[in-house]
Amino acid sequence: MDVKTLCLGLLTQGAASGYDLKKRFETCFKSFYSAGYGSIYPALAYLADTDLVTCEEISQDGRPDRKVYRITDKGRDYFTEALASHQPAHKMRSEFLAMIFFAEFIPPDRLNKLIDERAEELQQILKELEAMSDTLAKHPDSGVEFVAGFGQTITRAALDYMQQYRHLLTKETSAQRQAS
Amino acid sequence: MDVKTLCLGLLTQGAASGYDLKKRFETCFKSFYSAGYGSIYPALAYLADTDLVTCEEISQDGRPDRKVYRITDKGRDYFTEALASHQPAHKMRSEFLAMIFFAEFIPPDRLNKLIDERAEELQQILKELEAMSDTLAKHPDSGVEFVAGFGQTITRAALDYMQQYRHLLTKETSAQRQAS
DNA sequence: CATAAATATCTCAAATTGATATATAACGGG
DNA sequence: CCCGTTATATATCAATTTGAGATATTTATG
Repeated sequence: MDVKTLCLGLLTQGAASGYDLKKRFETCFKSFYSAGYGSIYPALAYLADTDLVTCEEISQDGRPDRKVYRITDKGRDYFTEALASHQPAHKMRSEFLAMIFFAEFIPPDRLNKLIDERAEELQQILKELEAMSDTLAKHPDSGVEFVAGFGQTITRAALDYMQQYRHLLTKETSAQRQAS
Repeated sequence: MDVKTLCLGLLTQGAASGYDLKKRFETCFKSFYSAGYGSIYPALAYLADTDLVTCEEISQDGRPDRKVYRITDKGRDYFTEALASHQPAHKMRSEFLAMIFFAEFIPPDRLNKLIDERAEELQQILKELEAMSDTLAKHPDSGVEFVAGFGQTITRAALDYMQQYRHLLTKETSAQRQAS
């Protein structure tokens, strides 16, 4: 499931420009899949090349042309087939956890700041996921519902854990006591 | 926190070859940060170039030379400084959740298989994290402890959620009933 | 009235992935 | 004893992705 395929997937929800698609990534996939313009625009160019989407250029005065992409029947087939056959990978890169792993090299103040900042990020994500669940009352969709609930559960678990166990990190070690 | 910096970090735990380092990534950072040879070997070459590590080539009969890397004082300083100043990013790419998001395009059998397989992966990760916690009894380290506990908490939350709410996905929708 | 944010596309160097190539030893099953 | 698999060990490379920046205008906001 590369950015190409997911652009196709998001286009099943309706025609969109690259700019729009970026926003859909941010609202729908926030918390578990990110994509920047650097991958979205080349993806759309490729999809148009291979007739999985069509591109309608709408000229606007002043700004660059707005290019609206629409999924084709071939594209829909391709997407369904991708969902049916692709083996999903799970990749994560948490620099936060990587740094905390080396907590013994980090002064307590800095550790507290790192945790507080990460907690704030998670609170933000939680808020957005809750907003997503609210929207669903009007447009029910089991997949979206499951994913939004999943995100909320995980995020709450992360927040709880951090608050409950942060003291583990800032308790002075014998090494740190000697240094001070 | 790129692979370069984390190689340096792992080398604070003792000298290692690229091959060893890969295994350390897999045991220590499993579940939250992965790195392949394709990034580790270039990283080590760069670190050696900039005197953050030294490289000792140990010739072995038959196999290629084993190159053992050791962190230098300069490297240790660089790493501590990186931990002190770097803003940690959190990136995740869950193709699993991305696919589930589009559950309405996926037949129930396939959905069940996807969930079962993901659950198995999570069980496996959980087992490894628990093994990590056990090891800690002998070599206590607050950072490692926190991270291992964090992973366990999140993983259990994910597994629980999946089992509790998977029925949301495989309940037939009106669209699917019509198709059959 | 200035200035920040939103709209909109695109490029590019750098980092990373994932697969592959190379070569040997060790281990277990048939 | 042979065969396949796993472990040891390094390295390269195309494809993908990131993250930042270039460009240019309109629309809010203070």
